[in-house]
Amino acid sequence: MNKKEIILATALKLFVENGFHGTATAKIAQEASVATGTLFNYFRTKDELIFALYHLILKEMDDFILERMESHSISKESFESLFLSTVSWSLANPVHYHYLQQFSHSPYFKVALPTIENQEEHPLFVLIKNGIDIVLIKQLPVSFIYSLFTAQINGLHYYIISNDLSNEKQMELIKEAFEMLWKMIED
Amino acid sequence: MNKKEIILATALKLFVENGFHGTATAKIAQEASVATGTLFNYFRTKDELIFALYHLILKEMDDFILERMESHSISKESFESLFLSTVSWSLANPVHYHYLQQFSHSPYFKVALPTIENQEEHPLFVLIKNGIDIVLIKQLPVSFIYSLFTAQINGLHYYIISNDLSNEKQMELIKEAFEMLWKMIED
DNA sequence: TATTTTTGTGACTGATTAGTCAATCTTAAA
DNA sequence: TTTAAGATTGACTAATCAGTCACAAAAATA
Repeated sequence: MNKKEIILATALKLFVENGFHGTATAKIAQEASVATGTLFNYFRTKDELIFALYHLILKEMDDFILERMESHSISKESFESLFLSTVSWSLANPVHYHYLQQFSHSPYFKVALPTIENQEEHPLFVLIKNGIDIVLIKQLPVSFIYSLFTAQINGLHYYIISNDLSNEKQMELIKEAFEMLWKMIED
Repeated sequence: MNKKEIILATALKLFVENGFHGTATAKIAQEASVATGTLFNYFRTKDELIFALYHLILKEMDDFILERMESHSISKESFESLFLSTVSWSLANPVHYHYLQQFSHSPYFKVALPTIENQEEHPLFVLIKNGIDIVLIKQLPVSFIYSLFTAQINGLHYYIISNDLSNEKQMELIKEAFEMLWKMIED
């Protein structure tokens, strides 16, 4: 890890622990074992660091999901695979996932909106669009189904991290949650 | 509205607009047309104001939902009525609803957890528990169904406020969303 | 090796903040 | 009207913070 990555990782941890404004830049630098000046060499302002971290994590998540999308067919199995990848990532990276939530419920979000890559290019969004076109999915607005799909992942994630279950129980529940979601959105 | 209520209403608006730490107590006092000292007469610290606002809004929402729960039967209609009340409240009070989200994704939340009234006493939680007992609802953990139910409301709320629909379209969608949710959780 | 470029440093500053408190105003009881 | 209790005020303070900058170290180039 180079200094920039160390700063990002430290900032992530502290922002989730203490909030954006509850975390001083000097504190990030100290925990990352660099000078405050170094932090400002890599990020012109604290806000730039906050936004960079958001976009970095979004990209990490999307890359993980894209990597695991073997099939490009439009089928229940594709949806399930995408669902499983996303939940797996969220559970393997709970702090990252929490940061995304924290950011998107903060006032920074509306500022970031214009720079966020078009939702319409997201793999899940495209898959849903195609699913609706071939009448596999209910004939409703794509972004509505998209909202419910991601909401289901949020609900499932929140339940699992709030209750410590065995790995088998966890996997069963994830599969069950997908079947429920599918019953909800299939045509 | 007395001074305390004006302070709370002003704080709500500013916290949602600028975040907790992005809002100075002096700014709240100024916009509420009171002296900074007055704010601290009603709330010992800024944090106390933040927590008080959270609990106040939670209570307002719960009161609204309880008022509109005419039937006490355990039926699909009861679930629908509860679903509709909650969504109606969230759409009628988007800033309040946003504050709840912002708070519960902030570091304040874990501090507040012990003082939050037991989730198990929430009307929705009780209804789900009873629904599972009489095998109207899938035989799964109550708090799991609860998580998915509230997540569905989040997803629906988010979609509606992001897309301005006519009142009829809105109502249609809410009804549709409930039917989908029901298909998902019914036994 | 000598020179230039890049990277890193941390003491410093001007601005901002939460919270205080002695003085003033308002209200209502005596 | 007088008095007392409570409510309100806003100038003030000690602390904290984001961001700067002159300098130094390290790395790359000649």
